[in-house]
Amino acid sequence: MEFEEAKTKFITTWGSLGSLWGINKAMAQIHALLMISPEPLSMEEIMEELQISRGNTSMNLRQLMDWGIVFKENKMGERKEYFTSEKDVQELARQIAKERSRRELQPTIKVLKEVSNIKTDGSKKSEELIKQTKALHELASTMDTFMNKLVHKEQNWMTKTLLKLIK
Amino acid sequence: MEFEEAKTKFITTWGSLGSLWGINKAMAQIHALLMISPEPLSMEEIMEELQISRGNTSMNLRQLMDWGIVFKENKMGERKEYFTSEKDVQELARQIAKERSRRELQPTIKVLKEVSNIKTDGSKKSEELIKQTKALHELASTMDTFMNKLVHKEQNWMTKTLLKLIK
DNA sequence: TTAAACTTTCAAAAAATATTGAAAGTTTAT
DNA sequence: ATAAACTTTCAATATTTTTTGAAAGTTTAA
Repeated sequence: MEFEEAKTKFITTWGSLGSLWGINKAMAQIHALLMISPEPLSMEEIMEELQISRGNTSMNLRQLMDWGIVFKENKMGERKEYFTSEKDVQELARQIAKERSRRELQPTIKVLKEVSNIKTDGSKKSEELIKQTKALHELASTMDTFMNKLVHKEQNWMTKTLLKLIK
Repeated sequence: MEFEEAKTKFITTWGSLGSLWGINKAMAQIHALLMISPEPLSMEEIMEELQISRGNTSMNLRQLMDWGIVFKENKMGERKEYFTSEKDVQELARQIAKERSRRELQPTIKVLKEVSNIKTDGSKKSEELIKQTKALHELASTMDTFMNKLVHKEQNWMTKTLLKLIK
């Protein structure tokens, strides 16, 4: 496999992986492209490379910036805006963990807490609802705490810890 | 909040959470319903409760069984099939970790390995592609190993370990 | 202030995904 | 063998999500 094929394969794979965890294909592909680009890219270059429209590029770049994994960069003396991604994969993982906790886990935990706190009417059904949502609440909270620890630890903590665990 | 409201809220929330990580709404709602149902439910009952068609119910139940988190159950002397979910949340988490590893992580790892093994043509671009995909490969492998450990450990290991870690 | 160079927005179109429902399939009882 | 009771399949339809592209917006330079 030579460079162009490998590049395409990486971008394509990353793109479809993305759609599996809730970010769309274009967004994941833009991220993949920036991830392996040694230099910042302009909107024009991204559109060209991925064959997507200007509007699409603009909106998805914005979302990637909201996720905190892509940044604007200005080249001296140039009007055009350039974009780079977070290149450190540890930092990338940390940022994703942080955002997913905020967007998905925390709202779910809130609902589980509310639901599990209803008072039982004594029926088997309501007992089961309470029991199961309590258990899910506990599980989700544990995971959230874990992810938040990830976010705040120093460089490399994750790999070290995970490797230690699996021994 | 009383029982019916709580139940609806739980099913709805679980449904939209599901769609955020790649399983569809109906599938997640069926799972939620079974999760809090003290008794196994028939297809008829599921259709009725969630207001979805027979075909939809049938297909999604099958998928849930493929994920290993819903089971068929036969009541003595009854022709109809009944369904229950895995009720133990630890086991649920374990099963989901296992399936996600198999379906998403492992194929991605395979591609990352291939791509990161191309030989450089000396250009900055190909150096960067190799460097970044190697780093992602390492990260993804670490996570996969971690998830696989989860899957094979005894009851409760996850919570204990995570709690220990975050101290 | 004007205009060129660029980016963003958003309604419409396209594409992808989920859902329906009726026909086909299966199993069990008689 | 037949029919009743059930489940599965799948082409058609509906819904949701993504993408487009042109108009509106913004910034900079002269």
